Amino acid sequence: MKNTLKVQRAIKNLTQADLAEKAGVTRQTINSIELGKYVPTTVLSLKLAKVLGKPVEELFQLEKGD
Amino acid sequence: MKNTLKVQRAIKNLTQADLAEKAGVTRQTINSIELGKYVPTTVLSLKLAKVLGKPVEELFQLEKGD
DNA sequence: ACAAAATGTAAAATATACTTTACTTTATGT
DNA sequence: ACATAAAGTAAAGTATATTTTACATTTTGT
Repeated sequence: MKNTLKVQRAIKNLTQADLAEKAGVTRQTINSIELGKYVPTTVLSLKLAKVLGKPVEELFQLEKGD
Repeated sequence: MKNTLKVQRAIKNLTQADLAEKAGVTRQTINSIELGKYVPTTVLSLKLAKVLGKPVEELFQLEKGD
């Protein structure tokens, strides 16, 4: 799964730590998701969508292997 | 987290088994998610959104405790 | 009422999300 | 160049998603 978190953070001028705090998770969790190390739960992606003001589909996109 | 899977299935006239097959998971997984027993990964909610033709936000909604 | 389909439930096993702590590397501002 | 902030990495531990198998209950059609 691809993600656009880095871009969305840049648009809102948020660091990983900022986003983590707003979403209620640790900085490492945001870092790992952003780097594609693992897939967030739907609760977390909904929270990220809320914080970043974009639909889940704009933050995360399925790839061939998914 | 709330979900509208049962309604969306009804709209598309799909059984839990049908939806499971189309999303590439087991029937129990769909059943458990539908009953709120657990939260799907974002990959799965994106797949369900795709199959059901609705955005993730329309299938799943955050609640107070989330 | 009966048969069949659909849904609910459960336990054990496996995979993976997330936290915590802590350290390293890279970017940014002055 | 230097200091500081930001981002990357990693290992151990905990929580939870998902599968498999199997059975019980409920719903639906005739």
